[in-house]
Amino acid sequence: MVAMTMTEAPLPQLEACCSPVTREVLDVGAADELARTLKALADPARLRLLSMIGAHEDAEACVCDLTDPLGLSQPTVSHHLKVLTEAGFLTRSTRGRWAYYRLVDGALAQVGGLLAAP
Amino acid sequence: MVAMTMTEAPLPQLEACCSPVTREVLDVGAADELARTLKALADPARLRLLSMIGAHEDAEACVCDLTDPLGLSQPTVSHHLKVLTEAGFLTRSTRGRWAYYRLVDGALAQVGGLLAAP
DNA sequence: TCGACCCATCGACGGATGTCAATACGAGTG
DNA sequence: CACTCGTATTGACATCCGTCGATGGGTCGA
Repeated sequence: MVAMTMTEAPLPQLEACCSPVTREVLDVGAADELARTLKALADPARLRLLSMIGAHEDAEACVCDLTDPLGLSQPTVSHHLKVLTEAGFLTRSTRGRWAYYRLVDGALAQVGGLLAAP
Repeated sequence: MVAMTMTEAPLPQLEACCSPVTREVLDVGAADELARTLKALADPARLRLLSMIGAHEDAEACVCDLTDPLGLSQPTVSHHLKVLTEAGFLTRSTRGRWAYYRLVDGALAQVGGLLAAP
């Protein structure tokens, strides 16, 4: 880990494919990684989860805050949060009986930057 | 709609959700539209197709140019091109026996901008 | 007109995915 | 220690999705 504290890529899997989609032909590996990341975003429930967490107090929320507004069962919400966490968009931390999820700074922006090529 | 000829949104379905994901909570309709658009991108074959078309001569390519480099059957390539076209990322035009696909200017950038919120 | 070529559609198949009820797990609380 | 509470995991189910072979529909050249 380097001493670059500020602007490190939050999604290290995508480091290999830092050239935007339309700059040069994506090789199979880069396309697969980017597709895997986009698949994590390509679900309305998960998009709303990211949005709700970002709009929450301190950009942090526990599962119980999200289940009712989302209108899905608690296991389903836990499943979606796990997918987003494994994709690098959320971090999970437990305090007491609660599990708090927080947005990873810059993760969404990194993916957006890969699509919005100059 | 104003007389802004240059920078019109290429994906009109996403106009309703022009506020980035993390600005305020996405309503169900906006989340569904954005998820549908992202689903079209969340496939390695389709990402490579976009990349290959963008890197091609005149940013335009026919199916026969894409089938072999992609390593998929012709019907599968046609299917992916249709998905991308219906999502607003490609346009299709036929000349003679060939069907030419072209990138829609700014479509990828618009989606990227929705994710990379300021 | 006939055949060759390019492409789209159809039908089918296997695998991935979103969802829930039931259950298990761990941390506070009495 | 039981008991409750918040969460994760499991198992099952229906549905969607990517892929291919076969087929159909235009278009050009011989």
